[in-house]
Amino acid sequence: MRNASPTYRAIYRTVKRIPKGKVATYGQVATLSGLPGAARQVGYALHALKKDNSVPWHRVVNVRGAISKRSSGRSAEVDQRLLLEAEGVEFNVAGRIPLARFCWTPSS
DNA sequence: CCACTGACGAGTG
DNA sequence: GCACTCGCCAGTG
Repeated sequence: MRNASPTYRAIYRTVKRIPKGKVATYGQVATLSGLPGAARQVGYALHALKKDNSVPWHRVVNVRGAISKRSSGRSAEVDQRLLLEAEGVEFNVAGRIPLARFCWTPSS
């Protein structure tokens, strides 16, 4: 972030609000950031973070509850899963997260 | 300015 | 469940 456009900063703010032990989908983050339908930009924004630790990017998964594959480096995918499991998020046999239980639902 | 790309989602068949 | 299409919009050449 740092010098990112307002759109990106809005996305990062939303991601930072995701509580530990929960996950949110790209579409959710987009909507909560005031960008309904711009789920793709969320993914692109997170990709731009690269190795930024100030944002819990690992709590963002796609609507299927699975970890999206990136273009560069497969290690990030493994990292994400380990980080989530360390927070108490479970993965089923299909390697996906039961969103019914772990999807973050903003109370506000 | 134009074309293409990309951690995606929802709708349709 | 799978394949396809369209919408989103910042970044790059």
